[in-house]
Amino acid sequence: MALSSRAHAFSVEALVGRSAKRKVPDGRDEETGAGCRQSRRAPEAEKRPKAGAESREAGAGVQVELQGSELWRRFHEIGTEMIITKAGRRMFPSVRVKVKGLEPLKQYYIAIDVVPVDSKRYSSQWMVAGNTDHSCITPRLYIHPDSPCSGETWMRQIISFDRVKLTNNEMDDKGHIILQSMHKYKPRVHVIAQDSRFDLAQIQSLPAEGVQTFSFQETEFTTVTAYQNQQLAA
Amino acid sequence: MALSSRAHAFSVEALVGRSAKRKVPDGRDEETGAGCRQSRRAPEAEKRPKAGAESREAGAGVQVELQGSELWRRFHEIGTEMIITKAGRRMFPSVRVKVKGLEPLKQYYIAIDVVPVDSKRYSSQWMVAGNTDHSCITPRLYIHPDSPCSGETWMRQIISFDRVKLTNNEMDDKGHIILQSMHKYKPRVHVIAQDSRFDLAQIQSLPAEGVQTFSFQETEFTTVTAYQNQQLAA
DNA sequence: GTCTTGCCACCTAGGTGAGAACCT
DNA sequence: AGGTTCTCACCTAGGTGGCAAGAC
Repeated sequence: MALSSRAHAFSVEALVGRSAKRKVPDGRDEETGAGCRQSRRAPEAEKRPKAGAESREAGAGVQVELQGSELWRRFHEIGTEMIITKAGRRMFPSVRVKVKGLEPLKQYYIAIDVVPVDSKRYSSQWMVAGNTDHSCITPRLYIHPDSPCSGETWMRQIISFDRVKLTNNEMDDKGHIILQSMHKYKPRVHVIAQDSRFDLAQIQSLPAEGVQTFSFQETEFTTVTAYQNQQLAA
Repeated sequence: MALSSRAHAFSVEALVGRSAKRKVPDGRDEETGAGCRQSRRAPEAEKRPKAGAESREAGAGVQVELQGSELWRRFHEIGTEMIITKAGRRMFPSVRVKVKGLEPLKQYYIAIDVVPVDSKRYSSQWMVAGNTDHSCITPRLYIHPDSPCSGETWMRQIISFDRVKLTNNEMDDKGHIILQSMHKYKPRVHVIAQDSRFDLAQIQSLPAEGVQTFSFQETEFTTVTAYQNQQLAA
C-alpha cells in the first residue's frame, strides 16, 4: 500500500484549487527546484462526501454514495486518464463509497467492475478514431476483500477499492481488470446479497439476481498507457 | 509484509543444518565480515510438511497439520523464544497449517489464539522464578483474514498466520495477542463452523459450539522482550 | 542484576513517473 | 508520429535486530 508523494505527480493545484501540502521528512524538500512536481494525491478535497449516486436498479432502499466526488469531478472536467500497464496499475483517484440502507444482519458482497462507455477509440488530441466491439467481452469482477460482510459492518466504514488494478494485458492471470487502451470506461459498484447457493469467492461473474448496481458520471475515464494530457503529466 | 534478510538474524545453520541462502541484490554482500549474520528465515526446511496434530476435540474428521514443523522442532530443542513488543511483533516461525476433512461447501472461520502452558514465571538462565495467575485472562482470538471461507477453499491452500502480532501491552487496542513476558505459551488453531446466528467478525471470543481446537507440542515458546539466548541473538 | 523500552539504521516489497527504446 | 513497453531510480510503509538507557 505504498503511496509515494512522488507518485501521482500531478498538478493538484489546478484541480483542487490550493497548494498541495506535502510531507518534508528530512532536509531534502522535493519542492526545491522550479519545475517541481506536485503530489497528485488529494490534499483535503477527498474528505468531502456526497455525490449523486445513479442507481440502476432502484430496488430496496440501498444507496451508494461516492466519496471524494469533488476530486473526481475536477479530474473529469479536464478529462480523467487512467494509466494501465501490463503488470496492472492502481486507479487514481480510487473508487471509495459509503453504503446505506442495507439490512444490518444480512450478509453482502460488494464488488466493482469497469464497463465501456462507448465503442469509440480515442486518438491523440482526443479525436475519435475508430470503433471497437466490446460486445463479446465480459468485464472482470473485483470483489471487495472484506466480502462477505454484514450490512451493519459495511455501512459503518468507507468502502475503498484502492487495491484494484487495471491492466491492458488480455492474458492477465492475476485477476486484474482488463481494459483496452485509448477507450472510455466507467466503474460500477455492485451490492450483492449473499446467497447460500453459491460461493461468490469462486465466481468471476455477476449472479442473475440479488444484485444492485451503481455508477457515477464523474468517475468516467479514458485509459492510456502513458499520460497524454500534459496538464496531467507535468 | 516485509521480510528482510537482516530481519530474524539467527543462526539458522545450527537449526536447519545447512548454509542459509541469501539474496545478494547488488555488490554489497551482507555476508562480508567474519561476524556475519544469517537469516533467521528458513531456507528450505519449511517446505517439508507433516506434523503430529494433537486435536483436542476429535469431532468429525477434521485434521490440522502443522507446516514447517521441522523448523519448529529445531527451535523447540534449544528453547523457542518469541519477542513481544509494545507495538506488536510477528512470530517467527509463524504458524502455518493445512486442514483436511472439512465439508467442501460449508463455511468456516479459522482462528488462532495463544494460551499459557503453565503458571510459572521464567527468569534468566531459564530458572523458574515465581507464579502467575492466568485464570482471569481471556486470550485474544485472531481470526484468519480469509474467514469466512468454504471448506473447499480452505483445504486447497496453506493457511498462514504470519500477520499475527504478539504484544506485551495490556492496553493494546489493535487486536494483537496480549501475552506476558517470560512466560511459556502455546498457540492453538481453531476451526469454527459458520453459524448464521452470529457474526464472528464482531466477536472476540470463541463460541460454545461447533469449534474444534488443535495445538502442536513443538510450537510452545517462551515470551521475551529481547532475545535471552545468545544462540538466537548472535 | 535483570528485564524492558525507546530509538535507530537498515532492509524489503511494492507502487510510481519519467524517459528511452520500440513498434507499426 | 503516435502509442506501447521496458527499465530505472525513487519513494514509502512497515518490519527488524541491536544497543543504550531506563525501570524494577
